Amino acid sequence: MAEKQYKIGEFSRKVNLSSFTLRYYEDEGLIKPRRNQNGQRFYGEQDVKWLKFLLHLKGTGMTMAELKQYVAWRAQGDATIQQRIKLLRRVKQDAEDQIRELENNLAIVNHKIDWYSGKLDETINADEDFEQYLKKFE
Amino acid sequence: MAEKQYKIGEFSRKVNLSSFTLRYYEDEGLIKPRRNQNGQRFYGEQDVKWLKFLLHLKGTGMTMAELKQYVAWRAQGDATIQQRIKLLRRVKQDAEDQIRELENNLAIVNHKIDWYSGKLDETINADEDFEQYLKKFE
DNA sequence: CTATCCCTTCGAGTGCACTTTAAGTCAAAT
DNA sequence: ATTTGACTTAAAGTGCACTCGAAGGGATAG
Repeated sequence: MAEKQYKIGEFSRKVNLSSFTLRYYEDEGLIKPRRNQNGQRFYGEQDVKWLKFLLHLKGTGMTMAELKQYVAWRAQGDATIQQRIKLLRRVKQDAEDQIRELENNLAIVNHKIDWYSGKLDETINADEDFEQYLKKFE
Repeated sequence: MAEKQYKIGEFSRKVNLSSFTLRYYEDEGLIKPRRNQNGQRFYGEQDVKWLKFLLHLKGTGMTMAELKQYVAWRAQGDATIQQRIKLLRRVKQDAEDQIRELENNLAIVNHKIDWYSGKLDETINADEDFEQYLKKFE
């Protein structure tokens, strides 16, 4: 039993990207679906996995240019593994920084919500401003 | 002793935004510096705090439109606190989702780095693909 | 005095990652 | 048979958040 093949429409629903975007990614060299005798694209399970991996990379903030670089290195074989590791380490660092910053920003938002809540139920003095309130947590 | 006042150039260095951006934010209604008798903008410590708070909100992913809405509500006084809380809760939720997604993506990147490293030092079988490798962590 | 900064309006330009259109042909599903 | 979906190329459009430029004039620091 051969593996499931998807045409672009079905595949686009599966990976939650428009057909436009899939063709765009293909133009950019990120994916290479097979074609049938009529030139229609067919995607298999490998393409699903590969695309999902790309989307994970993308989701860390990697740009198109970096993804293309990564793909180019991959196509060159094992000789470029060091470069790929180096790029991924940068991506890792970057993602960690983003997480830290988000957590930082989130903490402020949480304090602000608490402060507003306190104002509403009057457990916070009407005169105490957010700055003063924040000092309690330093 | 009066508090320190900044002209736009000094302020822009302090908050790490260009003068262009500061004027743009002002046009959008996000900040309202005082002016001296010649029309030059002066920013004080309050402006530093307010802008930093805005940047925290911004850093969670809030758009300009949302920031403007928030500022508009703030200008309307305490009657809009409920709306502001509601917006901030959405922002909070959003930031939490972003963090989770980043962590998720990061985990994949980390596995990939480990897998490449394993390939390089030959602790991973040359034939074992990333998919198989990942299964070990399920 | 002179270099540097700041002011205004406002429209145009930038960068990124899509997103859509056009025009015409061909394939596949019901 | 008919609707729906797929194919091509090349170019233009979108949305967001800036970012910059022109033109002309006033302010301030060294």
